[in-house]
Amino acid sequence: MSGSETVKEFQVERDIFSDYIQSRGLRHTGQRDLILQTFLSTEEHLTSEDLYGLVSKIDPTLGLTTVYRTLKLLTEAGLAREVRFGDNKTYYEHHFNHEHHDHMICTECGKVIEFFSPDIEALQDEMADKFGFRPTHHSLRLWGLCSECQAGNLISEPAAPGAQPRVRVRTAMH
Amino acid sequence: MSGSETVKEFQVERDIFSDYIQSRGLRHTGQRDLILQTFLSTEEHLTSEDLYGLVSKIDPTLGLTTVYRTLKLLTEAGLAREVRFGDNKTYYEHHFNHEHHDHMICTECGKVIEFFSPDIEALQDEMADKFGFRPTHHSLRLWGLCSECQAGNLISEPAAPGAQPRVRVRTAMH
DNA sequence: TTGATTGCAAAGCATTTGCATGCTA
DNA sequence: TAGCATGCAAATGCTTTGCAATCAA
Repeated sequence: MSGSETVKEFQVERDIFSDYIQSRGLRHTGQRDLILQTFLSTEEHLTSEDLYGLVSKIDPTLGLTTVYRTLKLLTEAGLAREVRFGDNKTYYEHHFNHEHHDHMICTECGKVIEFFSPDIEALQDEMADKFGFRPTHHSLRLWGLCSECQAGNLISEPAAPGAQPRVRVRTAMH
Repeated sequence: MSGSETVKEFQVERDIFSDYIQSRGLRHTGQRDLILQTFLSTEEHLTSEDLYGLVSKIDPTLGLTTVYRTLKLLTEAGLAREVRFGDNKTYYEHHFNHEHHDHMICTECGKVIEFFSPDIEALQDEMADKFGFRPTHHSLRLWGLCSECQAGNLISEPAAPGAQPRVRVRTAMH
């Protein structure tokens, strides 16, 4: 939007990260900046390994360990959220300024559909209330077949787990 | 109930396992029997390691690997269900003749509350429908503080993860 | 200067696999 | 007897940790 060549994108997120770093007495580094930028530049669900693949193209000296540590940091800062889809890997998605949502995971092609239902949320709170339970966060996941895979079900053979790219389907929510 | 000394308990489950074994061309073994019996004799959420600890007391020669393999088998046979509570371990719970339910996990004491809401289930199906998604199974977990830990929150120090026994709270459902 | 950060290698941890031996059908 | 099951050890895959060198404040 601005004509400046300076990277101005994700300024809000960068400020949040900056504040978090200062509040904890930590330090700004080029690696952390690059990892944050790269993380914010994609809308995919990424593992540390995935993100490492991306940042490596820009800075090949950056280590996988640093990505692990920084994604943890981003999560603590409220910028990222950990998600698991059942393949024993930790994925990260944007958290700041992203509405809470749940996931449907296609067990055939690996596609992930994000959805949100205020009614379900309300009922969850209601249930928690019944048990005097005060929820801090939750996770709802549905596994099954997406519409495409239901259609092609008789023809296609099952994909090897992880062989397909994990597609993030953005949807009109609510 | 019967006066016989013979183990007659869990006969239905044993038959199911037996049928499953035969249908797949597998074999009955003392190890599998013992593991099934022991699994059914407790109402806890158990890891393979946990169950290994229990069966070892009866048959110290039985290997951890066999427990892993047998719990997988029981899951395929529909007698067990895998659950995860966020500590990167796979827990198993009874599945046959146990109604589907979801979990609230206390992040302070590790207590697990089982609950079921037909309304939530219905809304989930409704959401899935909207996306042409055909769900096969799902998982809903709420993390937070149970009523006891809310009360004692100011006094008690956080328990070391895994230090507390994982309590299974049975509740009136619906 | 001081202590946080990094990257590498090694360790951890839950789980799986290879393989020789044992046992069920 | 054939081949499934077992148990051990080793391998795996993801993630964390120890540590010496580096770098931000």
